This record gives sequence, C-alpha cells and structure tokens, in this order.
Amino acid sequence: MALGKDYATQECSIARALEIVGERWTLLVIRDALYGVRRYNDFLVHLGIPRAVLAARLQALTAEGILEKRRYQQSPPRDEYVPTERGIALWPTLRSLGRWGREQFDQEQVRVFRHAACGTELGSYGECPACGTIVPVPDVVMEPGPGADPDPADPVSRALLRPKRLLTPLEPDPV
Amino acid sequence: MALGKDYATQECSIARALEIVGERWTLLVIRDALYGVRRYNDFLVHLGIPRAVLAARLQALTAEGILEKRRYQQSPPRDEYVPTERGIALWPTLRSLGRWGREQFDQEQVRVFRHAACGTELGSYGECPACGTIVPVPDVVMEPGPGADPDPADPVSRALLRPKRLLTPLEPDPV
DNA sequence: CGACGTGGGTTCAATGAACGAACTGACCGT
DNA sequence: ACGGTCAGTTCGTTCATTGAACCCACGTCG
Repeated sequence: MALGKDYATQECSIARALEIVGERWTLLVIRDALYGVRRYNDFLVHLGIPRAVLAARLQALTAEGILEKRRYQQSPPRDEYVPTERGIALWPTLRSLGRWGREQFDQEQVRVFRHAACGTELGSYGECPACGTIVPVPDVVMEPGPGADPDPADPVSRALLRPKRLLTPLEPDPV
Repeated sequence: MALGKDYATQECSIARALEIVGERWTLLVIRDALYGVRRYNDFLVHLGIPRAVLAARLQALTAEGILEKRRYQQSPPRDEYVPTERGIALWPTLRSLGRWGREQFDQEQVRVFRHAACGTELGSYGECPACGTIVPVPDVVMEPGPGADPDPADPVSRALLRPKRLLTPLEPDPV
C-alpha cells in the first residue's frame, strides 16, 4: 500500500495515516512493540506472520520513524526494534480500536490496562478515570483479563501473561 | 482478510477489529459514511476506489452491522448506506488516527471538527475541551480547515466544503 | 575439529486480492 | 427511439501475501 498504489485522491490525514499503518499486519506489529516485544523472532512466533512480510514491515516502520532499530549486542550482531515517540503516539488509536472490537464483538477482556500509580483501569482513550489525566504510556500496566488463555503455547504469549508496564522489554520464561 | 486467511493466533480485540475494518479502503469508506456520504456513486468518485472493491466493502460492512442498506426510492430502486451505532462507535478511532497522521506527517489541517453547541474545536478523543464532555457524533460540526483545497474537482469534495454536521446526508452542489 | 542450534534474515513458486476498463440492466427524460 | 444516470458485475492484468526452503554469521557441545 505504501508502495505502488496509494490513496491518491485523498487529501486527508486519515488516508495519510492509513498509507503508513494501514497495511496488513502493520498495526499488530506496532501493538506488539508497545507491549514490549522487540525481537524479530518474538514478533514471528507471537504474530504467526510470514517471515518476509515481517522483515518488510519492520523495515518500513523503521523508515517511517515509528520503530527504531538498535544494536543490542555486537557479536553475533543482534538488533532490536523499539517504538519511537511517533510509534508511542499510536497508543490511543490502538486502545480505541481494541475497545471497539471488544465492545462490539468479543465479550471477555483478554488484557486489562491500569494506571500504575493508582491501579485504576484505563478509560476508552487511555485516561485514568480516578486521576482525570491522560496516562503516559510508560505508566500503563498491562495484565491478563478474564478472557486470557491461561496456558498459551508460545513463549511470547506466556511472557505477556505476567503483569508488566508497556514498553518494558519481555522477560524470558523462567521455568 | 475477512475471508480466507485471518489473524488466526491472535486472541486480541485489536486483531478482531482489524479482521473487520483492517482491509484496504474499509476505514475510508466508514469515514466517508460518517461525513455523510451515502450513495454508491458518491463513495466511488470521492474515494477513487475500484467499483468491484467498493461493492465488496459495502456488502461486508452491511453484513457486519456497521452500515445499514436502506431503500430510499422505489423506482428506480435506489439504496443508500448509513452508519449504524456500531459504525458510529468507530468515530473516536478514526479521529485519533487522523490526528496522529496530521501531527506526525501533515502540517495543515484539512478538516476542523467543532462542538455544535459551543463552537469549540474538539480535542484528541472527540471531547469538547470547553464543556468537558465527549461530544456525541451527531453534535459534531465539520468544516474545512486551512489545508483544504478550495476548489476540488469532484462534486462530493465540493459538497463536503460546506460546514455540516456529521452523519447528515450530503447536499447536492447548488450551482 | 566438526556438527548442531539460534537469530535474523532472503528467495521463490503459488495463490489471492486489487486494479481499471468494459459491459449489463433498470429506469428516466425528451 | 435515444441518450443519460445509477448501481452494480465480469474479466484480464498486475501486485501483495503466503509458506516453505534456503542462507549465513556466530556460539556451543562433544
């Protein structure tokens, strides 16, 4: 979508946004990145995305300044992908999209998001109803809700079952 | 995406939502519907979407209960597509996506949204900063911003230049 | 030393979706 | 009878996605 045909006639910021994050898988990659997934292989197993598509998306997102590619060890060379400010700014969009999906189609909540400072569950737009403020993304705690699978197959899903702050990297499975 | 391959491994309401509105063009069709576009031909000229794709999207959105197909004249039989509650519930998502696109990539505002009651421009999540409430979608007025093309080619874009409430149908060009 | 494993990719053939142009069909006005 | 509008469907071509296979640099185990 970003390549080749685009939403040519649209002079609209929604269309512009969709040219960048509207392709298949892209928003799910960003969601995972906000949840703390950082490595190629973790995205791969958690999303079930084809390798070639993942490589293309990570490259495109890096080029757009939504993720940043960072070398975290020299030998063997290993990179991780972390959300930039621009990527973090998508949190309210993802939050409201997820909320729409759950309210309209799912019953059970798979993940619950709370304000770390006071434990209150976030409202529709990422605000804290108790404090009356928009909660900065690093101050959001994610924990499994009643609809979560208690024993998922892949290690990334298992790591995401432990309550953690958004953006903090995944801890490996301590079995 | 809705048909065939889906985001199988994801037990996540964001993934569920994207299975429904994540296909190319879908969110733009819903955006136009919220702006007051209702007829096949108006979507066609305003979006520049291939006819076959538009027909498929309208059918899918109707099947998902996001748009409702309504006969508005008997002879010749003509239908219009209007957003349901479920479709209207996507407004905060579209609003925050558009805001992200403009803040991160565009400078100029193409469209401005105000609270009809007080004229205040809406905040990021569709709330009225003056009144402190979430503005119901029918009470939002849309008008062209500084970045809007003052003399667009297609009649639908021209009709959208006149300030109007969301959801109200397009008035034809009075030239 | 050589075999195997791991992380992070690239290549390739087959399939599916999107594109645009042409066609259909019901109706209206002249 | 003729042309025009609206709302599609059909169809051949192009483009994107998929899944499987392959690659390579390194680290580790025996």
